[in-house]
Amino acid sequence: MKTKGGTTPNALLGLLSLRPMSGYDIRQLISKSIGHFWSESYGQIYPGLKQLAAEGLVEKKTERSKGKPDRHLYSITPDGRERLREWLKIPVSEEVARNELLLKLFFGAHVAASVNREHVMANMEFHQRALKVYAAMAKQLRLDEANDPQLPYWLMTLNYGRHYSGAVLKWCKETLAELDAIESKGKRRQ
Amino acid sequence: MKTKGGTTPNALLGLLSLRPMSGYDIRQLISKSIGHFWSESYGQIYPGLKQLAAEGLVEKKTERSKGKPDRHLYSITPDGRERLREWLKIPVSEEVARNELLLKLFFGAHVAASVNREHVMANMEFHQRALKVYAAMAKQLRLDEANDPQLPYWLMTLNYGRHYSGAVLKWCKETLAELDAIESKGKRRQ
DNA sequence: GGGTGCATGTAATGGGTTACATGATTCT
DNA sequence: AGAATCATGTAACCCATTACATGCACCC
Repeated sequence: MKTKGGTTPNALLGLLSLRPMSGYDIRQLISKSIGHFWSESYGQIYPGLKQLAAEGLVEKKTERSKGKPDRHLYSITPDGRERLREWLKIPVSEEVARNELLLKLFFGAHVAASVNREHVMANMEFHQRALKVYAAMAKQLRLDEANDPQLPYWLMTLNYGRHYSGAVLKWCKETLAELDAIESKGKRRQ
Repeated sequence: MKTKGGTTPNALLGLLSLRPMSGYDIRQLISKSIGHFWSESYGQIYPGLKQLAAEGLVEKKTERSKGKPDRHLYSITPDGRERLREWLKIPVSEEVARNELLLKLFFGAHVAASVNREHVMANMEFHQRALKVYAAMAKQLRLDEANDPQLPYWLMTLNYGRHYSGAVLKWCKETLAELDAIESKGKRRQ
């Protein structure tokens, strides 16, 4: 039973299950919805849509408009919905985490503590911003999509971000304190 | 000012800064040290070492032994150490998170709540195991490497795992409760 | 005039895993 | 007898980003 990878086409099907869209629309929507845990570039999206159309999982309609380039609107077919449901049932494949911050920190003793502190601070700021974004998104969603049956699921992904960024923030603070301690120890010895 | 990627060779340099090793050794060590936030396959390691040797950042010595294949021992050179330090100073490049669990959950309304619960439970078990591993590793490290000046840095990376997995666990529990609520709501309507 | 947004797509390139190929030793 | 471990390496393949190519409209 091979899963054959191919998460991208399934992600595209998922997004098109919300409403018909062009490749361009999809890119825009990603950054406003699943952008904090998923991304797709045009180099994946356009060929992906073509492939899905060839398999009959989406339907393409061309909208002509003066001035602007043609819009290629894709909508999901019943077969596409079925394929999406099948994929949703497959167990999540465990992904290998790759965290460059931790990699650098693991070898951090080779450089001054201040260097490591910079890295950690940058991370801290990133997650502080993220927390604000999640809060704003959750508020907006609850207003705009109050009646959508999918709302609870969307909020779950935001809640994940909240927990995750919160935990990293806490770790950052602990780590900064630890780095300070290392630095003052180093100074005392000089 | 281009960073030109290439995290793999730097990771290799970092590991070789601990002690001289063969490609095989490196793979083994990774799973016992940085395995929970970094991974390299042989297909990366062997060509990577070759490349580093060509640049004079590591030195290769061949150890012959009967029966077993030759061991190619690599040790880091002073140039290699300098290169490593340089890399450690470069700001961490923000990585695009890709979380398949969240992607599936985002579209979770298309399938039964029980399907999503399965995914979340699998994740929960993963992080429960992870927490135990981190605790064991921290204990072991404190015993074995009590005098190593790098110990605090190694513990920081473990502490990250502790915070991270702890947060995800908490989220899993909340999410499972939410999914149960969704399911019983669905049943009530039937 | 120049930047930004709309809109599509391809090609080059990079990064990484998996499968393959080889072969002896040691453990079960 | 067969599996696992030791040990090295290459080739094929997949996945993904970036750069390139095109071109109009609108705003400053």
